[in-house]
Amino acid sequence: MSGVFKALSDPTRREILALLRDKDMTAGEIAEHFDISKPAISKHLEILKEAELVSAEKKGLYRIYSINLTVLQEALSGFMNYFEKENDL
Amino acid sequence: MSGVFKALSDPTRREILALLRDKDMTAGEIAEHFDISKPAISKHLEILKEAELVSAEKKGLYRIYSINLTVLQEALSGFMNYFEKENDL
DNA sequence: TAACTAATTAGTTAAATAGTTAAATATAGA
DNA sequence: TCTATATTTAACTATTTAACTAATTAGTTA
Repeated sequence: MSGVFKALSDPTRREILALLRDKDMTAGEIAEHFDISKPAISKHLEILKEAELVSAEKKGLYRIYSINLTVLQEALSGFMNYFEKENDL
Repeated sequence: MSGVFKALSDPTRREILALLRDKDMTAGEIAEHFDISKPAISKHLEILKEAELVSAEKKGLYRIYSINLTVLQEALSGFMNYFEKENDL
């Protein structure tokens, strides 16, 4: 949970998730969308992976990244539910 | 939006929000729930205020903090909606 | 006004973060 | 096997963050 919010706190990482929403992409394809170095993107991807917001599949020379929509949605909706007015009052 | 996720990325700040979910509190009351200094709490409150997740009302010697549930819910549900499978596909 | 209290601001420090370049790893293909 | 390519890891740097203590601000009350 903490990992999810930490991961989402960076705009580059949120943008990576937005890219992956549309289609799975290799690390290189993702990096092309940004002005920062590939190693920097690689690190962002690792943080997203640790938060389980994305998964990576090795395919030959490439790593194909995909978003874990379920994890994202359940983490955020779980947190939000706690703040619904109806809860435990 | 960026401010909201930044604000939510710190566990102390999320816990402050959880406290304020139950009732409005003064800065001092909030601080009592934590093992860190009052100035540290004050700074966390400022960050939450900048993100508009809480508001403060001056009441005599005290500042009474309250959570802005609407801002929290709309920020998170707005973000989540973007990732709903049904969207723009 | 003086003394007291609640909270914030200022200044410092240590740790974490996000970026860089260079080197290492792993796979593909000639 | 050699070379090229995709990606990650390592080492380093600059910036930001979260904490602390001390000082300040603002309001209350004797």
